[in-house]
Amino acid sequence: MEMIPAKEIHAAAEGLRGLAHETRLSVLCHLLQGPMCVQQLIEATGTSQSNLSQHLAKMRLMGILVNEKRGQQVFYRIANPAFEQLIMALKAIYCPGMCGQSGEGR
Amino acid sequence: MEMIPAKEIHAAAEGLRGLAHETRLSVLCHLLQGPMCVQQLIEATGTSQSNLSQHLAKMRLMGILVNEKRGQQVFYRIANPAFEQLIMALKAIYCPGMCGQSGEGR
DNA sequence: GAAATATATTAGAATATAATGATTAGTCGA
DNA sequence: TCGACTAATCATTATATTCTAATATATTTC
Repeated sequence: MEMIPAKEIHAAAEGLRGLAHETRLSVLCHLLQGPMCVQQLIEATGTSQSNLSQHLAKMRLMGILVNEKRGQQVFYRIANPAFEQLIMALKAIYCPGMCGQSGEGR
Repeated sequence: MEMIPAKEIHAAAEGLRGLAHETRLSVLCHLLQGPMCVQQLIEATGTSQSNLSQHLAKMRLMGILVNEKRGQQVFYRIANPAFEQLIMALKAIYCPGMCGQSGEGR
C-alpha cells in the first residue's frame, strides 16, 4: 500500500541509521520538547561529552538536527517537524497501549 | 511532546536497527502489498539468495516479520500492521510532496 | 531414492560504527 | 592575558554489521 519508491529507499535507510542508536534516539525524543543545549543533553542522556558530541555531529550532518550557537552554548533542535510522526509510529509499535492509538497487535 | 519513555528507548532503537538497511527496508515496503515468498523477494530486491535469507532471518528474529511454510516455499509477511505508519512517516520525511500528508517542511 | 528446487545456515573476510581519552578551540569574566 | 567553561575534533581500540561462498536441509518430482 504505502511503498517507498526505490529511489528513496537509500535515503530512508540512511535516515533510519541516523536514529538507530539509543543515544541518538534519546536525543531526538528530548528535543521534541524544544531546543536544548549540549549540557542539558549530556545530563538528559547520561552520555559523555565527547561521545554525545559525536552523535550530535552525525545527526547534524545527516540533516536530522540543526544547531545554533548562543554565547558559549550550542543549542540543538530538530530540523524537520515530520520526525514527530516517526516517533509516534515508533511508540505505537514499541509502547502499545500507552498511546491513543486505535489498534494494537492481537 | 511525544517522548518515548526511557525504558522503551532500547527496544525502539533496536527496532530501528532492524530496518536501517536498504535491503530490509525494501523488503518491508514490498510486504506492505501482501505476503510474498522468498523467490519473489529475491527478484524484488535484487539481492542474492543467501544474503536475503540472512536479512529475513534477522527481521524474523526481531519480530518484524513472520513466515509460513507452504510446500517448498516460505512466505513472509509483516508481523505488526503498525509498521505501516512508520513507513508513512518515513515517506513524509524522505518523499515530501508525493504523499497526501497535510503538512510538509516549508 | 536420485535430481531439482527453495530456503537456511555457517565461516570468514571486509567494512562500518561506537566508545574512550586526549587535545583543541572558542567564549566569558576577572 | 589567565582561568574556567562549553563544545568539537582526533586517534585509537573495540565491537557490530554486512557480504560472499560453500554447504546443509527440506520438499517435490520422477
